[in-house]
Amino acid sequence: MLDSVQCPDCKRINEVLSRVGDRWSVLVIISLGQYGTLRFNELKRNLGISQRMLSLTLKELERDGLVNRTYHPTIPPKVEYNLTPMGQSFREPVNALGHWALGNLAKIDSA
Amino acid sequence: MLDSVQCPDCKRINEVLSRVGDRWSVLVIISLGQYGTLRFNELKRNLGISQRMLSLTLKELERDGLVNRTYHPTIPPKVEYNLTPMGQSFREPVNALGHWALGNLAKIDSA
DNA sequence: CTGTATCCATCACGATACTG
DNA sequence: CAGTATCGTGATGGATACAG
Repeated sequence: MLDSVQCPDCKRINEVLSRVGDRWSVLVIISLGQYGTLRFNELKRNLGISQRMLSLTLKELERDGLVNRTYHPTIPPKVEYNLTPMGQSFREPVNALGHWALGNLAKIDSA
Repeated sequence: MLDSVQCPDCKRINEVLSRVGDRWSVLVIISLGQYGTLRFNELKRNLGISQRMLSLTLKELERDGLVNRTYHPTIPPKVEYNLTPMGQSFREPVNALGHWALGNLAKIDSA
């Protein structure tokens, strides 16, 4: 039924949101944006996300070209994640949202 | 577990997303932003949303002070929705997202 | 026309256990 | 450490029917 959306702008937003619109994707991107490079368990601790969801989220973000995965075949293994250029560019609109949030969250709560 | 999020910026984004982060809320706001004022069934047709979800979404948006509801007690009844100033201001960051989407959706698909 | 109430299927997600 | 596999459950959301 998402294809039944008429408003053209809505369709576009819609497609993006269905890609990177879920909470965990956004949070992973923000976190990587702030810290640069993080390992699997660092992200896990940082976000309080379950192994399962983090694994799925990272896989999708990597597939979509937003996140870079580097595997070091040491013992124990070490895997590092960071943002691709496209992932970096995504921080812009997200920060815009964050800025709006900062200014309006209080008003929303009082309403 | 959302309170277990460490990264401070993440927490803020998180709160906002939990309010207006679902797909329908965003689409309703975009649609109202573009058309100005719409009636219940106009929104319904526009978005291909179910009655139930539209009703729930609008109620929440109204409660959060993003959308204005005007009831005309005619027969048959007529209810009009439009954005409050805060709702309007929300279009900014959303449009930023839309702009990013426009430029990167193709790249995401190819990746 | 503008909703609300109920039912039901699907699924997102966490918990847990296991592997290289 | 960095995952994958499996299971159980609560939430999500559509379909349908009904109401003011």
